[in-house]
Amino acid sequence: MKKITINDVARHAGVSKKTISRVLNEEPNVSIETRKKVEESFIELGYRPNPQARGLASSQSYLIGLLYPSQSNSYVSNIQKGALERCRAEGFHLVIYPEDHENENLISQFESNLYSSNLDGIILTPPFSDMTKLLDLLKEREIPVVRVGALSSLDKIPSVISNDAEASYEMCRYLISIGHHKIAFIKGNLDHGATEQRFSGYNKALKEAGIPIIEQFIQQGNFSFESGEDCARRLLSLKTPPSAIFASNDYMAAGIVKVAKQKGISIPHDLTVTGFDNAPASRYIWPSLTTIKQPITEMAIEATRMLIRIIRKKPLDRLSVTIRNELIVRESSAPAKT
Amino acid sequence: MKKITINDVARHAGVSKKTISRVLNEEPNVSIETRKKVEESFIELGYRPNPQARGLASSQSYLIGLLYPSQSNSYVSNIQKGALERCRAEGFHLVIYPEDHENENLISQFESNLYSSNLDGIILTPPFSDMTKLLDLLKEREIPVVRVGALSSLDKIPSVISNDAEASYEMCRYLISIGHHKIAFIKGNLDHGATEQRFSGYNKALKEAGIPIIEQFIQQGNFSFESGEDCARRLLSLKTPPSAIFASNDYMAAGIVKVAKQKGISIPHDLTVTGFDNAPASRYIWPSLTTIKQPITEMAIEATRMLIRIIRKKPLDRLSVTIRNELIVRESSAPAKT
DNA sequence: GAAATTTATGATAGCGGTGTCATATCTAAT
DNA sequence: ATTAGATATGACACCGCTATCATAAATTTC
Repeated sequence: MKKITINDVARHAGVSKKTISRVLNEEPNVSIETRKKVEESFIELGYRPNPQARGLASSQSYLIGLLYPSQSNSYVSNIQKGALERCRAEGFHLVIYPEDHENENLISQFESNLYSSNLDGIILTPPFSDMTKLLDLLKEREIPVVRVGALSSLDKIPSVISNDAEASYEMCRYLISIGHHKIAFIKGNLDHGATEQRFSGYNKALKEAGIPIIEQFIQQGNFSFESGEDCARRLLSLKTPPSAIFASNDYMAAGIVKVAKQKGISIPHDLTVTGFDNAPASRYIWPSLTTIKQPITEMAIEATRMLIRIIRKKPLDRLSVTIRNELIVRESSAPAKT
Repeated sequence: MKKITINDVARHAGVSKKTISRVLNEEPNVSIETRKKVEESFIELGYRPNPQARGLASSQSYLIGLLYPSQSNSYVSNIQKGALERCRAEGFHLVIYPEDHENENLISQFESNLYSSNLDGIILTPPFSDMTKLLDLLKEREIPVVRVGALSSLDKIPSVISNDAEASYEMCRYLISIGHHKIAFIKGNLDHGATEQRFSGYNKALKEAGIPIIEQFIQQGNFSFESGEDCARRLLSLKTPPSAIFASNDYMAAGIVKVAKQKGISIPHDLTVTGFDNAPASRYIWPSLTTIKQPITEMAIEATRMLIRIIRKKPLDRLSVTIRNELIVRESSAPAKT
């Protein structure tokens, strides 16, 4: 099975290389009959254009990079799923770059990676979405970028976000609606954009309901299972413990569930625990967690769609797209005891 | 910042393009002084070779594909981690292909993907590692392949495996050693290679210990949380229920834990439950699971190392490499009640 | 119906490297 | 000293495609 090149097709269809190229790239100014003839030749010969050659001639690579934190989790796999779906549909390939976001040399290392791959565009996930140095680098290189889950909205850089503050607000409204007013909140890392937003929804909901915010009910975690355990120990040993604990991610919530059970506290009978993210573990623990499902895959699809439009130099409808979260009520929440 | 090409470097160093190319590719027959001079020019000019051009001229792409099942989990992210580590170190890029393994058109779809990307090589993960049609396709195309976690050992196709049967054996030995002899086993999907191996370890250990194998103690699951629940319900309603249940993955084990707790059965006091895989969820549930840690990342590193050797046409030390699993004892197992 | 556009097509020169082969220089062997 | 072989380097074609520009044919305009 020898390779079929554009010359073979040209000969077969009785036209010039350039016309083949025009059909390939959907350029205008090809008559309908010619186009048809060429497309038939494609099929008949089983022709596949060589991406290397196209890339060289057009200075494109048909490669899109995905930058994400290396201690990856279900968030990442959903992002990948969405990004790939679009890439595939549009004839691009996805190259993944898990990077340690605390790495001092990130920028320079990533820069050398950029060089060696000629990416057509890059998708940034948190916390990279908010790293200004990185954004500057990409701007300088004129590499198209789309940011996912970014905190700040930067001029001219397109982004896709979810409404975390609102979802957090909604979760608290739900808790209040089933009778809770002693609601604790566990924050995540402060350097993660979502932390602030999720907390703001909590604040808003409580204020609105006229519930005073008790300082001891606000605990600082770091998104890890262990930090959830620590916070739970502190919260559950208060003289007046909360009747509901809202952790800003599911892993911390799982830690709370564990500590509560160890203390013989029944969930949700004695204590309601809720999380955020709808991580796989939220289904696997018992009781399963009431949580917020982020439309991660959908966000990635949208981000990739936007990126490819930019690469193709087509206009974007909007510079920032928001995709809505969804409250999922499972077994870990119940009305407050009266 | 304009692009520096090989011609610029050639002029700067006062040698021909070809000599630059030689230095770039570490070819022999370049004098030490020349090499030094050229390397200095690289740095001074900030030269980066264009991968597209290299690819076109040498019919390489510096791209490695990773094929894995699309309902991805922690297994996949560990595989990615390992594969990437090696790719990066060797100047390759990783392109990911999550595919539905039950898709009828997998082969033809994947084939068209192959065409459009010119991969230098491919890493196959289960259950793709054992799909003969796929292997045939890749063989026909003469694309280097390494299989991870393959069941059958095929001639000439290199593979990296873990000793699942042994690990399963070891787990059972551990259970027996702490006094269990009513040990149930939950199988996974039959089409997944590991299923059989994990079961064989169970068989061997019990036989060796002179424990009769009770048919009802062998349950058929499908690696899902829900199937674990189902199997648990059946097992725990037997007249003489098992004192230990060994599920062949952690998700099923989590399902068992849930059902047991719902029935008021205390783990590990009344029932020991163990899993396989060391999935993240195995740490997040309570009690945390005794399980088998697979050296997944290490397997991927080794697989990628082998693949790159093949691509570079360097000889392989061994055609099949085995990396050992490890038993991790956590909270879900305890001595049998006497 | 002539001039001005628009549309369709091809010839040719790269894109930035590598492969092949020729040539020049150096070392080892006779 | 002479020759054979190894080592170092360069000239140039070529990888498979796209960009530019020229040209021919079809259409519109006045």
